Amino acid sequence: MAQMYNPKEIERKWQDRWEKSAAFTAEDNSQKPKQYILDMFPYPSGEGLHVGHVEGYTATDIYSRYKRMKGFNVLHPMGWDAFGLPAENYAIKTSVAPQETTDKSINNFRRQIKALGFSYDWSREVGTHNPDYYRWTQWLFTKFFEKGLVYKKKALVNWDPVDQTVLANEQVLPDGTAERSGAKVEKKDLEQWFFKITDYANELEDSLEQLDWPESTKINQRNWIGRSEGAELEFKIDGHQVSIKVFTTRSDTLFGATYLVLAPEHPELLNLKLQITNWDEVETYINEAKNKSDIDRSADGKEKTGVELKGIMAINPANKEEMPVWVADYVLGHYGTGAIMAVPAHDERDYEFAQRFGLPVRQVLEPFYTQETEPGKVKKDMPYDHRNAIIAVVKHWSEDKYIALKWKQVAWVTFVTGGIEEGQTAEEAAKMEIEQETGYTSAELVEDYGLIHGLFYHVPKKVNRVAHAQALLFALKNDSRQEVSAEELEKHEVLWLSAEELKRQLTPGTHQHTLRLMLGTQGPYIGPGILNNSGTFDGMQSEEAKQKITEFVGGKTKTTYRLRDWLISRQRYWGAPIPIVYDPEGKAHSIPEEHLPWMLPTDVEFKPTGTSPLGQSKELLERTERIFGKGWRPEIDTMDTFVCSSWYFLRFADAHNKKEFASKEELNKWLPVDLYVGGAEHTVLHLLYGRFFTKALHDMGYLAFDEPFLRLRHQGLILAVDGNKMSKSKGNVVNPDDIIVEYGADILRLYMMFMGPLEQMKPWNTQNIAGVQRFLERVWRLGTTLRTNEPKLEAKSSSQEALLHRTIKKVGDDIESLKMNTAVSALMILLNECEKEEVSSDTYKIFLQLLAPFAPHIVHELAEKNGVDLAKWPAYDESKLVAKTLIIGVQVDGKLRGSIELAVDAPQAEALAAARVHPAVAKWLNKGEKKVFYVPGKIVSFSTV
RNA sequence: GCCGCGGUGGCGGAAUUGGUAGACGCAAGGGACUCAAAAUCCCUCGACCGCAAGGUCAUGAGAGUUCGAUUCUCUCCCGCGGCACCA
Repeated sequence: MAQMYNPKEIERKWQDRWEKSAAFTAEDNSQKPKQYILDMFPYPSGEGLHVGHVEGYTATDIYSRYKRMKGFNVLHPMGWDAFGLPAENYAIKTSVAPQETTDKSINNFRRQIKALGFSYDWSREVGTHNPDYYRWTQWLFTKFFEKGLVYKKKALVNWDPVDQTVLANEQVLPDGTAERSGAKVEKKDLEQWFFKITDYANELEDSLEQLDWPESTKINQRNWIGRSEGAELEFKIDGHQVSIKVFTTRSDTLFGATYLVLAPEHPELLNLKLQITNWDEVETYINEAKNKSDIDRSADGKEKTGVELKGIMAINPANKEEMPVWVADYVLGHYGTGAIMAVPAHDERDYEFAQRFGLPVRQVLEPFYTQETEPGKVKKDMPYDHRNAIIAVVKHWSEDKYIALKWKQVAWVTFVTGGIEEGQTAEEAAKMEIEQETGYTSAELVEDYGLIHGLFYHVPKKVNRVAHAQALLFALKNDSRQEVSAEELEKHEVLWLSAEELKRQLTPGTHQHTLRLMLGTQGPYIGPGILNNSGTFDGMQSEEAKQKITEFVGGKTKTTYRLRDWLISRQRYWGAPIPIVYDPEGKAHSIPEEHLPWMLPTDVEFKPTGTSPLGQSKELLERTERIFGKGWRPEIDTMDTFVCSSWYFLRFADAHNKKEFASKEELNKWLPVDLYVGGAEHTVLHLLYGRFFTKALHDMGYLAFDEPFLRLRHQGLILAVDGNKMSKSKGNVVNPDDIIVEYGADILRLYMMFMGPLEQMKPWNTQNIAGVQRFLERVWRLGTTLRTNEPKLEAKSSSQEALLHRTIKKVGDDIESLKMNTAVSALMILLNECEKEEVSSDTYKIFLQLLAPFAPHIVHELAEKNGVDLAKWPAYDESKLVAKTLIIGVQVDGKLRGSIELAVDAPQAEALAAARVHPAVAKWLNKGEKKVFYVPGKIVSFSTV
């Protein structure tokens, strides 16, 4: 009599066994190839494990178990990102020490994770709050300090008034609130410790390319690093020794620079104090700016402000013209040189500012579009991909309809700007003007080029310049016009071609045209173009001009980054103490290795006072004086917890090393991480810092690699049943514990994988659990009754055999690419087939092997009962992947009309013959066949047109 | 505003060197078993027309390329994520 599937019992049994036998310990001495599979370690919050954790951890667990079966030596560790504010805030409320809260949470997390049967190597568990661990965090800090990668400076920093601490730029959201507390971030001028991550800006950008990471994550990092290549140009102040350096990416527009702008923080302002005749006004402005937050300075739709520095003038090095100098807070002090040259004609911000204060606008660029045409073809080397853009709408001359014209259909375009004479139609005016301008009659254009004319009808939005044009002549390359409804007319933009240019380009006998077109918009033109009003540089293209003009004025090319140094000081208690002491003169010294770990003192109150809690510790002060001498003071800030998590993946290689943060040998054996899975919220913070640490340690000679995570994937957010984010306040949180109690770990794991693609955001739906539950129950039933069946040995039909081999291949491939949802569905299909045809025990055994990584408990139990070897992943036979015959569709004119069964390799003649006699097909073929397509194993397609 | 990703049945989602759209599962309807229910098993299940055979439409909307488009190209709409005075 078969027993019922009892997940609770089975799961407890196998979890105990795995625990006792330390079944998943990575092998220290092994000939097998290694595989380091890592989850982002969790912050052990009091709320316990979230289903989002379960999703990611299940995926890596399946991957790890699969890799072990494939013969890899797998390192799959787990640890705790244990420092952080929630435990400290809890301490403030309840006076329970953070240490105690944290350990309790960790125990709960560990219990929950073990209840899911994940195959972690628990012997390598680490917690960042353990002195054994933070001792090495501190040690790394001192090494960075020695290398000059850590420094202290006074800076305007982000201050979180709720959490009472400073924050890194990365921890402030775009709306100016703190990521963690939600408080509005303030500016404070404080002396703080920084990591010099900017030293690595270039490398961090460059090596992104080689990583197998989600493209969006790479782009986020690129944006954050913000590499920008340009030039540094120097502007002399007329009659003084002083000169102002500006950074620009558009030195090609230098001749159009009509004024300079300095940031309010610009140091040169004070040096010019005596020359500036309206200093009072300027000073007031500077002080106002200082008190504004970044958000206020850049508030949406805010009008730009600024004050002219009266009494001084700068000289444009290109044309030696005088230009006024302004101070304005739209220029940022910390980026580039803190000063810009303003080119209002070709920069939106400068344009806006110039309009506001009546400053001159000088246009020095004409936009261009290069189009190389063969008859009917457009090459892909246009600066802008406007080939398919609808550029205008015309009323056709001879037919009464509106036509949308795409750029690729247009050989040239012009507008008639001269107006319409009395008694003249727009059409006639167009013809007249085009004849005057080009020397060709419209009839000749039609004759020579096979073109069609259209009458300009509509003045589209955004186009001011041609708003009063009366008509336009179109020349179409072909006749594939698209009719447009009157409403759609509103939407289109029109490109402008000057009449002279048209004339110049009209060279009969060639199909190469360079068309210079101008967007008929009012604002600045910010794209590349051809220079004018630029002295000897007229006619040159932007790219070339950038370099030439930079040389011409003696500037130098320069690369600038948006990335700023990483502020790591925190005025909080629950973190790793910064291992620095100050001598009586106030000079900072790193704490020598023999005094590490530099213990976090315990004699402190947790009430926030705005200064670091460590400052209250008598013990810390006494310790410092005892070790270093009278008058020495300890640093009382702690480190950002992101420092702790920037190297934990290294520690796992050698988690209990007492002499080093990890031995070189172990590091280079296990690292880099082969697969890293975690939430997308870490796209810049943790992942950038971890890369920075790795590169810095590589350069110091500790690591043989310089990228920590070769392959990265994010798990998608799990939404609540109601489609909202899960949150305690909404009461819609799903607790993994509850699901395990009700269904068991295997069902939860399988359900989470079956929900959908790993990286996608997916809503939780308890109802759907029934599907995987039934599946496992059927697996169980089949497994427990198997012995009572007479196994039918390999009496399988070709199609069933093909299914088995295809499933082996598919499940393996899907695990490799983390498409767990389709792997589960393939397993379901195989099981369905097994049940239908009365399973052979061999097929079922292979099925169990395939299911093992997904639902390890039930499979181990059934494998034990049925004598299945779970140490090996089954192999498939390439030659058996395809059934000998299969059913393919027959189309006539693209519509499916029937299907026929054919041998996979049936020759075309046979396939066509079979298709033609199919009655449903035959009746559509009476018009006669024009063309036939046969793709073996896929389709037969007839065309009658 | 810019960049990136996405939009497929009642629902979660399958399907890409372009080749039978809707795999697998949930829900729903019908049936078998049962005194009854649960569980289990079988059948139906994109929309419309039709007794049926069959046909028409259908992957956010519109167009294009193709014998053939969820897949490639373009325009537009909507959702999500990131960036947003970075010169």
